[in-house]
Amino acid sequence: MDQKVDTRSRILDIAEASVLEKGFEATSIEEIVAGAEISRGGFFYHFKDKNALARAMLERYIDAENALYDELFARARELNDDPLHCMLIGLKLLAEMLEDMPSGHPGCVIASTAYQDRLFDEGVRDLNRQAILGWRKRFRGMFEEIAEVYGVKEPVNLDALGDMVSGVVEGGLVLQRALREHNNASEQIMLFRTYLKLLFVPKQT
Amino acid sequence: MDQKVDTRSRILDIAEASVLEKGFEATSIEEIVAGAEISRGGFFYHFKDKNALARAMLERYIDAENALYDELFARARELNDDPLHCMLIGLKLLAEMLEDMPSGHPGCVIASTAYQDRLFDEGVRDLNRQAILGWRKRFRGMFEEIAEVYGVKEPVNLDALGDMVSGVVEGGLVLQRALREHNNASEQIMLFRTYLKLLFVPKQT
DNA sequence: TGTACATCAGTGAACGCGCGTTCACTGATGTAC
DNA sequence: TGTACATCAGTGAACGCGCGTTCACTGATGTAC
Repeated sequence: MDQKVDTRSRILDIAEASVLEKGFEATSIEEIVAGAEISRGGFFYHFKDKNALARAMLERYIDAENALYDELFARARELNDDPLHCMLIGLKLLAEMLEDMPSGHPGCVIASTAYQDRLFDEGVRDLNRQAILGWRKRFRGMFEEIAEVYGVKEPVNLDALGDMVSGVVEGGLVLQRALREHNNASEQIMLFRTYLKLLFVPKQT
Repeated sequence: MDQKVDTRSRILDIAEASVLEKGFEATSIEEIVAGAEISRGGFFYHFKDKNALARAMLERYIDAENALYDELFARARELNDDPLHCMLIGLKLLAEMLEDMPSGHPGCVIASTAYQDRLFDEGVRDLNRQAILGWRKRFRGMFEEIAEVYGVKEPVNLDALGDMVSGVVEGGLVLQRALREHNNASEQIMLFRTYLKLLFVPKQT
């Protein structure tokens, strides 16, 4: 049982790293089993085919990302009860986490999948969609809380603003990969944070 | 001569569309030549190997994107001489252009390449890097002009702000692809525009 | 405590298919004299 | 105006290699009686 979990997540680790560097099609089962030190047959014991690998990889990534956001913003809420400050602290924690990764964040499995989606079945594509919709809902909810306490200096669509959190992260990771730099994503998050500080102003009652 | 140019760009058109949907590795020469109605040998008359196709595709994409930005912001400058308003108009034109694409912008070749960069040689990767650095320089220059005339409400790094234009576009396109919606990129650009309106304020002398 | 059987987590050889690439050839157009 | 040769823009058959997948088998561990 312990070995099973171990092998399975070793496969997923290796696959994820390779997919982010070369794409899904170019990630061969041969190289995965070589890295995980199992035989070809061993791979197919854990995943019925390559598409099942893609789905498992995405599911794991989305779960991890959601758990991270949960944790980050729960800590932020502990530090400050005001919804705007909670948001700002959470974003700062996210930026710091990205910056502290020794060789930079390797990129987002969702973006990679989105740019190769014809390779996958409808289920995988929907997983991707639901993940982004989930983040929209999460951040939209937080912005609604903020808007109850603060005024808005310019009218904005809160769904779009919620998407902007994901968009800024995704965009930052693309820049980071293309530029071969390490801190673009955290820098972009910090700029977005400044945006929020300018956008939301104390309500005058 | 005319036929040559025609076949070559037909190949590039088909390759680009396929790369954005499936990635570079999954784009086969077989399907390209079927689409372009030539034989396998005909492909290799135009490109010495598949890497040469990748490079030509990227070069063409970057040139087109630069030409588009040139044109958009030249028109914006015609409409308003003030550097901030020129920026705001240019971004609006960009957002409108993205929105007017009948089936949505298909995505960015640079992002796709960035997420598969181990497939390419150093030259291709550098092309990608230089393109983004070029946009950083372009937009940073525009923001410097703005900062000469306007004050800045919160301190920001102008390089990072320049990158944010590319980042917001890239991020918006990832959202758009993952969500299978059409207007996320233009929406994100409009939000960024609001950011700039809040950030730059008339200087009090 | 011993025996029989089932399940788990693989091994490793074999398969056929599709891929990128090469190459000898071709017919149309362009150029030199 | 006619002839010889060169270049352009391909054709289409052939190549070998690596890919995803299947399958018969195996040895270790778990469960029932």
